[in-house]
Amino acid sequence: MSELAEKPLRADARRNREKVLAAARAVFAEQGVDAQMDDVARRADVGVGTVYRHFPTKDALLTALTNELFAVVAAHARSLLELDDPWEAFTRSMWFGGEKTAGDRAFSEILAASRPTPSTCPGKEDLRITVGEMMRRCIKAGRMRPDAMIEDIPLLMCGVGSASAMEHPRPDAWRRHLGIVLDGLRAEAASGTL
Amino acid sequence: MSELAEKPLRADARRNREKVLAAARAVFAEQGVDAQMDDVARRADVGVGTVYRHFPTKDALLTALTNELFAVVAAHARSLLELDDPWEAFTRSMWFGGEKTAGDRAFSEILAASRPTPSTCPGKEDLRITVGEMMRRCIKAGRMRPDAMIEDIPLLMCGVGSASAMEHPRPDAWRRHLGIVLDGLRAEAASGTL
Amino acid sequence: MSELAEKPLRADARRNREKVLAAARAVFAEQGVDAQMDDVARRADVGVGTVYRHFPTKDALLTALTNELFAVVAAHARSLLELDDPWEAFTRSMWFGGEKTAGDRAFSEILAASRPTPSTCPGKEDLRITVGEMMRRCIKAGRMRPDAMIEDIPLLMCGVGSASAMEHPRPDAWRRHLGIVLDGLRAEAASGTL
Amino acid sequence: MSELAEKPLRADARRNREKVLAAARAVFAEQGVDAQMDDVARRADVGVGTVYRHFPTKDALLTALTNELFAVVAAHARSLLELDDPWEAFTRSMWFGGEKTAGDRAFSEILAASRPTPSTCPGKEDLRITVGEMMRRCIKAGRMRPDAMIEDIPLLMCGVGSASAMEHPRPDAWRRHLGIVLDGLRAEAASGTL
DNA sequence: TATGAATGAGCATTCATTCAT
DNA sequence: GATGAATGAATGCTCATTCAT
Repeated sequence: MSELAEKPLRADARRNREKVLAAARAVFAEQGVDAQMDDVARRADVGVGTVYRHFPTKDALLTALTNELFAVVAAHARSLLELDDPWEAFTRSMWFGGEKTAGDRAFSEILAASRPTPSTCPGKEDLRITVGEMMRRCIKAGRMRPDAMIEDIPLLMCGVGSASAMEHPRPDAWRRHLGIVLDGLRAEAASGTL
Repeated sequence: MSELAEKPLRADARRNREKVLAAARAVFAEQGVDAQMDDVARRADVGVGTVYRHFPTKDALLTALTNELFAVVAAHARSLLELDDPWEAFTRSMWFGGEKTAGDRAFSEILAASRPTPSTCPGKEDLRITVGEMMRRCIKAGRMRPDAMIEDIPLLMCGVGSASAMEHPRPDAWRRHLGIVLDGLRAEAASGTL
Repeated sequence: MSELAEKPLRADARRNREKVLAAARAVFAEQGVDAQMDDVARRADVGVGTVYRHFPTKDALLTALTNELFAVVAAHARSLLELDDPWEAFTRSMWFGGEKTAGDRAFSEILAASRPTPSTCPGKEDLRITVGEMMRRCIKAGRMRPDAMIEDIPLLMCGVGSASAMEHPRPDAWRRHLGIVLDGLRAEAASGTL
Repeated sequence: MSELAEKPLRADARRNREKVLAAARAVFAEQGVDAQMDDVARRADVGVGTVYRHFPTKDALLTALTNELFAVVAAHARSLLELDDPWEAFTRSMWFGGEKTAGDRAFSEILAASRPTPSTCPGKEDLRITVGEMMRRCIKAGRMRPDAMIEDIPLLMCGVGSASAMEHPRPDAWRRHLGIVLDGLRAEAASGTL
């Protein structure tokens, strides 16, 4: 509930942490997970050592970034849970997620590869629960195909992530993709059982 | 039918080439494009030099693998072009493609990243043309939403590629994904214009 | 006098840079241009990474070494330009150059191979100009054969470079070589036109 | 006197040996000692295996080439030993050697590096003896500076070898070089003792 | 505490040499 | 004997991480 053992962190340290995070966000979004730590440091205008002071490994930094993104999307979704129309809540959550995901190369790569999926990601778990609830309501309301599962969502989002890396005549390729996918999830769309 | 100018290649060389390709297929499918050439060699039970004799660079090997996969899928699709039912042809092509794609990490990564897409890949171009034609027929026949584009397909397949890398309660997660996507492409599914 | 835009470089970094340069000088002088970067690092008692931090490629390191040598010789020659006796100036420049060149395998190899001669070497150009001027003065003063050209000098120095690599009863073989060559350049020596 | 234990070698084998030698001569002359055995084989239009059948190692092939060149020059020199004018004999030997050396990158590199000089090279020894005798006669006749030594000759020839690799306004740079050097060896040229 | 220089395991690629066909 | 495919040690270079200043 409160920042338990989280040491306060001096003002300048916190500022540096933010600079690093912002830089990392930009660099990894542009270049993908293979971007170098040195590039992050350069972008943040700090030494690599500072990056490592705040994030012990490249992986930790990437995880922080991922967590953050999930948390933002999860928070947004949670706020939509109050809407009366479950389908509206679900789709708006998805569109918001798409907006955040599109064009973030690193996030897309991580999303597409989430191998052992260290569920140590609170935001992801939160999002999973929230969107899962939305889907349940949608299905109950007959707005979503009953065989849809929360686990299908990450797969559906993969295309969104890759969209910006691809050649596509339309600049907002990901919106087309998400549109098709959402239509495929409607109750009326089901042509059979998955 | 006959490989025109392609020098015959000694029997043992061809065998080794196949061993290398098979090993590469397995290794890259499992570990993604970051797998090492040494691993490919080890898996093929040959020296690295042999791998390099057949494929001048890692990139060339990956390209060969990719081309091959596209070629197989394209050939299959082309044979389905004769079906009377265009939707049947289209969906069967997609299912076949999914079958070949699912679980191939490297292919998925390449698919998802196809940055400048060097159209130097004949199979890909072929597939693009063939499936494009199928889509045109589907739309004409009122079976597919008229706003669908061939460029949407790669995005839709991204999820298929990543499926096996993900945690999913169902082992055939990619089939669920493809099912949803195909339903979203039906003419009846369109809830608006993309 | 002051290195204009050259960032100051931390004290330890400069020290290491010098260690690397010194080690490289020694290693390449001994083993020629085929010496390994690892050997340079080992000799400098640093990691390879450090060598690469200061010199992005092996070629850059070799170039730095070569530039440096040319610069030293050029500077020396330039200071001799003030001498009244042009032949004295010329020969002393040559002897100094020989002193620096003799026994440096890598330098000799580079000297002997200077294929496309990227004149991107300021010291070399400087030396060329300075010695060229000396030769002009020598010829004008009737001390050097009038058909001598500055372009002949590198050829004449090739033997100096290789001398130490050769078996020769006299340890200072290169001095004998240079002595003969300089005598051949005297005005009185010309037995005909080149 | 006769080819002692040298097995006769089948006609086609001998022909192949010659093809290999000719190809090696061309390839190494052009590209230097770093040329690849595969290139030699390709140029000779045989498999690498054939190259290795005739010459067990790259080094052996290079040695054969070098021996051959030395032998040719030595034979020519020996024939000139009969001339009455020793200086004429000496200089003509040198010019002939220059002619053979100029433009042969590999030979030049070997000449310039002859590190441990495996005197296992009969032609070289022969040349050494022959030219040494010529020099002795020249000195006795007062035509050559008395402090010249046979060991000085290889050094003097280094420049000839490198000449063609260099940028020089005159295409026959090596002739200029040799001219200067020979003038430096004349008795009259000696400005002091080496 | 911040900095950025140093580290070195890791990896793609080359090429002399061997050996099965 | 000839062939050229196979071998694998060797080598230049990268980049996540550590640590002296």
